[in-house]
Amino acid sequence: MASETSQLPTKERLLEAAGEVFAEKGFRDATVRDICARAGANLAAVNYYFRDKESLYAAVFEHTRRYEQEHYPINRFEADGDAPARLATFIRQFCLRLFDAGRPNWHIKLVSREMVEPTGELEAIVDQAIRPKFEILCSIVAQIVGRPPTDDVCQLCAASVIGQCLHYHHCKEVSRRLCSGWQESDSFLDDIVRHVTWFSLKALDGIRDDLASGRVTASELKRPGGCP
Amino acid sequence: MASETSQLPTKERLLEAAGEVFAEKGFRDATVRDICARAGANLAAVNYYFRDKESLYAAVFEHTRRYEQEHYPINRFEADGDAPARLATFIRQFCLRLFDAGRPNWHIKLVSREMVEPTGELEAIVDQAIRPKFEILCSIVAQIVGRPPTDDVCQLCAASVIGQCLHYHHCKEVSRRLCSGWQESDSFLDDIVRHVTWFSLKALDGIRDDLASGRVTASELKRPGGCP
DNA sequence: CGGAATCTCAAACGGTTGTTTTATACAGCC
DNA sequence: GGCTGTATAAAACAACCGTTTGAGATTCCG
Repeated sequence: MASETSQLPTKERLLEAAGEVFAEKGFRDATVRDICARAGANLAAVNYYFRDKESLYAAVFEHTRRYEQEHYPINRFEADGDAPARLATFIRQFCLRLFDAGRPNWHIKLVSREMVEPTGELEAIVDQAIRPKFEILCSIVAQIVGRPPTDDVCQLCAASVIGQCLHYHHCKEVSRRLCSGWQESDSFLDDIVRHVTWFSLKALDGIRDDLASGRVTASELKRPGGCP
Repeated sequence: MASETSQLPTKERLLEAAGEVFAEKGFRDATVRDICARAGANLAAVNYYFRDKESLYAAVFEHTRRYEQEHYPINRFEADGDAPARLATFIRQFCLRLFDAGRPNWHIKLVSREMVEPTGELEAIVDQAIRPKFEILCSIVAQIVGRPPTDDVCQLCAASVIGQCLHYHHCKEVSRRLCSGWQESDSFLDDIVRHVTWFSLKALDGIRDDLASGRVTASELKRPGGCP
């Protein structure tokens, strides 16, 4: 399981083990004894290297942010080409990050937990990891629908794109029970990337046309809606 | 806080209090002492009426399922009219359930937790509450795109619709930090219902056209994708 | 070498938690 | 009244967890 972490110094072994356990069990269910055992360290190691369990938790998130910046730098989500191509690139990179097969992906699981029950860590995650990507996506959407990126329409559309991607992660266990055999497929990631791109692009095209043709006016956006 | 639950028998007061606390803190972080205190019951009451803490947890979910069937019966998600109207009704009912203002909405929060860290309860939830709705949605989607409801395309599209709705619940705390002032608005629910309906309908229309015009063949669906 | 700094270890300490126990109060019924 | 089954009360129990302690290794450097 712990591939070649056995050679790492104790402090880093603790971070790796803590990440796994916190992701699996959550902050409270995770025990210092379990973490130390998996790291092959003594029970007192956590309080020696990190002040206490809570500081270790914060250090794990700092660890995760460094990993994110190293392996998924923000410029990967930007791309050349027309807006549809940029959207496709964004969705692909976003899903690649979500289903990072490189390491046991406890990173995303940690963030998922923070979303359901936020501790103080969520603030930093939003600022450093989520907001930059969200603004890129908004600018891509803006390019397609022909509105400024700060427009409500663009932000709602961006949320629709992200919501689709995250769905396969947050509700993985539900999907597994609903549609048997999806995520076991080799082409699972390709399949959902292609679908989300397709679905979103068609939606944005249609919304742009509605806005351009005046079928939905700016005032209507705030109340009744031109949709059935 | 506890509106008029004070008059209820102890066993039901415990169920209400337990629902609140489990939703707020999660199974492990919730303490029997806290639950009994909120229910105005003695510490031993949980072990008297329910065997132990775990059985109480299961009883809370059974309680929730009854509430669901009483207040949001499955036929509310079905509707007459053409497919777009049926889609709009489905999305509205689904979001109404998600943001049920009737009672402190710890029901959905409980399910959210189960999705991130499933216990044995998730199975029953999927079977009794989620799958029936999912199949209704698949049939609506099928009607629009012109494929059988069991087709991968329909299931993926249904997931896209549900993913958008759930996004505003799972990532509420993230959205609050990203886009200030959204969910505080009175029209928040109406706004997202209208947007999700609009976004999804345009997407489904576009997908139907692509499929009908042969721009995307059935074989292409399984590999390269007709999307940029 | 020798001492200081760094790290590891086993054991123990408080505190909290779920659960059990024992006793008491109160209803319904013969 | 006396008995029985049900419900509530306070106290204690046993297990577990985070943290601390103090002593022993190990490393580094003069």
